[in-house]
Amino acid sequence: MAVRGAVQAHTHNHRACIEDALTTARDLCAERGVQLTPLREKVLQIVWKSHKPVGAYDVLDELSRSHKSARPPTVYRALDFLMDEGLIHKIESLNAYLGCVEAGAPHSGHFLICRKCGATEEIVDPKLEAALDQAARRARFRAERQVVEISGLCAICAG
Amino acid sequence: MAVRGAVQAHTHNHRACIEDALTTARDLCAERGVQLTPLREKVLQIVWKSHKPVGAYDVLDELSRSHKSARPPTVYRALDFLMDEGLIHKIESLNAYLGCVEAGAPHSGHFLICRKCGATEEIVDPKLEAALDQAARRARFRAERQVVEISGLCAICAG
DNA sequence: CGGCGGTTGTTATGTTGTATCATTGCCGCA
DNA sequence: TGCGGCAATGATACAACATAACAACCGCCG
Repeated sequence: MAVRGAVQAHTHNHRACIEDALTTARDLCAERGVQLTPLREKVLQIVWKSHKPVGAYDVLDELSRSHKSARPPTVYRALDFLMDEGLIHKIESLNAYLGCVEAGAPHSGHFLICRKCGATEEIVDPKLEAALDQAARRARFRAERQVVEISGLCAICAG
Repeated sequence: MAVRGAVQAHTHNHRACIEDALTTARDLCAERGVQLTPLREKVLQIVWKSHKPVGAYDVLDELSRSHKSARPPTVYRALDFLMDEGLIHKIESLNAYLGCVEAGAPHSGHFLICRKCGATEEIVDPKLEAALDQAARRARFRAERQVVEISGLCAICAG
């Protein structure tokens, strides 16, 4: 299952969901020869605690429980590492971070963000990818990164 | 001409470009019965000084020359007004603001942002709109706002 | 040992954005 | 003419998000 989001977030076994993410992360980092240290893993776990984007200072608050010396740079360095490895995404319109459901496949994420419940779904849509690529190509623009964040109401909150 | 962007920004008559934007803004505000005060107009003019997104504190610096009492809330209130009226957009990935080339037609902007020269083009692409709408509809998501920001190299900077 | 690279600790500061209350200016209206 | 209300602006303080810069630690390898 590639996509987990608003609907599933209300019903699925989230403990297993986090475990999957951590296992995938450990495997990927091992393959790549980069260090998923306990600190970084803890930050990844915190980001994955829900399917809602979480702010860096919320991560810091949570991290501080187990890690008294944590400071803003501690968190931002871990977040930067996790983004470099494609394990999390930054949601620009919220200044917040979200676990990536497609870790391992380098990509810009595309998101549906519910403004009411906060649940955020990462969508993978080849037609959308194609439309974005084509829009850039038409302007002879060499695209490197896409920020696509659609806000509104999720299926549940819209009733 | 609806779209002005990276390529045009290097060659066009920008003075006329700003004048167009200000005239359009004055007309729209008059129609709507809202006040484009001198302060708000000045902020709009500052945002339009280039086709690059400009930060709120850069606006503040510039505004301060003519308006010594300007403070952050002064600027943010003007920017909020201009966004409410659809005269500027916020570029979320840069925390910066850009004049809207389609003022009057309510819309979320879609942008191509050159990471080298900073020139940012607002694109209007029905196919992209459709792909975004369809992606949301497929998830039964009620979209209200779209943030679409493609970063990379513009035609000129890519050579 | 000794130096190197990568990670984390530590302090301070920079950047972006809001909350809150006071003041001003205009307009309708008694 | 004075008063009350509303929109805009002034002014102070602070909250939220992010980074700079340097020190300390640690495993590894020559």
